Amino acid sequence: MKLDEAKEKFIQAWGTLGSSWGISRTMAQVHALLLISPDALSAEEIMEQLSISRGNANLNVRALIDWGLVQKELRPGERKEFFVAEKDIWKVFRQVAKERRKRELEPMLSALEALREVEVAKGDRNAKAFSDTVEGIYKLGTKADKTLDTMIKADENWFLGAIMKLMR
Amino acid sequence: MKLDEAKEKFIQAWGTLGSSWGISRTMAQVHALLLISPDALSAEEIMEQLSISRGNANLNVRALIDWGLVQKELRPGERKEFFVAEKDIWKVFRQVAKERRKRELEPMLSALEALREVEVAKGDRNAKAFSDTVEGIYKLGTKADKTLDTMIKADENWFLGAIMKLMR
DNA sequence: TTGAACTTTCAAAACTTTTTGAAAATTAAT
DNA sequence: ATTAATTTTCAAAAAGTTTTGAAAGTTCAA
Repeated sequence: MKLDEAKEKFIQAWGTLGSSWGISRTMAQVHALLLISPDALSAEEIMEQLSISRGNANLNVRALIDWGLVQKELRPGERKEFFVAEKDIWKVFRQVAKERRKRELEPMLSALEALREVEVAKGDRNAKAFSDTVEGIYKLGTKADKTLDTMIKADENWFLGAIMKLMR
Repeated sequence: MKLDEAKEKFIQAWGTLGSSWGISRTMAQVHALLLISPDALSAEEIMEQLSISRGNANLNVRALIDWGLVQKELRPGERKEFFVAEKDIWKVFRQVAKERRKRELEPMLSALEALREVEVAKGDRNAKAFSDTVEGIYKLGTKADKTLDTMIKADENWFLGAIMKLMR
């Protein structure tokens, strides 16, 4: 397979994966493009390679920066901004875990805390089922939260080791 | 807090979480409703409680069945079908992991396999960066695949134990 | 300052996904 | 076989999301 064809396919695949994980297709494609670029790219280059508009490129690059997956690179004497992605895929994974934990898991846990305090008239089947479900999710969520915390803080080798253990 | 208010909030929260994970809001809400119902519900009851149309209820219930999260329940002498969700949240989690692995991870790995075979002219920076990225993702993906496989097959206690270890 | 080189914004357009509801299909009892 | 209860389908409508591109804003070198 030729490199250009392979690049194209990789960008498509990453975009598809992104959209089934609640990330916009284009954002994932910009990420893919930066992941396989040895050098930082300018807005122009991103627009051109993905055939997207300036506004769109700008929006998605900023979202990636916001997720901590991409950084601006300024070159002395150049007005233009260049963008470069974190290439270490384990770091990328950890960073995504960190952000999702903050954005989704923690708010969910706060919401559940409140719901645990619902008044339960004894003998009410509905209230019992409700409490049990909320409690179960809360417990699982709390465990996931602690696990992620440990994982995010750990350095790569620790994490690799833990995964190895998990795999028996 | 009153039970009805709490139910409402739970359904909303589950719907929101679902949509940031690529699951449609309504599908997650139907799931939430069934999770907190001690008894199986009919299509009518789902429509009514969530204020959605018959077609919509049918579509989403079937999607949940397809994901292995909900089952039909037939009552002798009743024409109507009733639906009941798996309540054990650990089982739910494992089932979702299983399905996503099949639907997303495996296809991604197949795609990457093909991309690993790209011809690399030596000394080509671009080709090098491409291969390194694909290789890195492929390795991580393979590890995740094995880990999920172990986890899915394991029984609840094994998994709890492993998570505990992970948490130090 | 000025103005050229760029980045950011945002309202409107395009596209995608979800929802509706009525018609068609299915089912089971009579 | 007929009917009435129920589920399923699907085309059209509504809602939601993403993209565009031109205008506004910013920055910096001269």
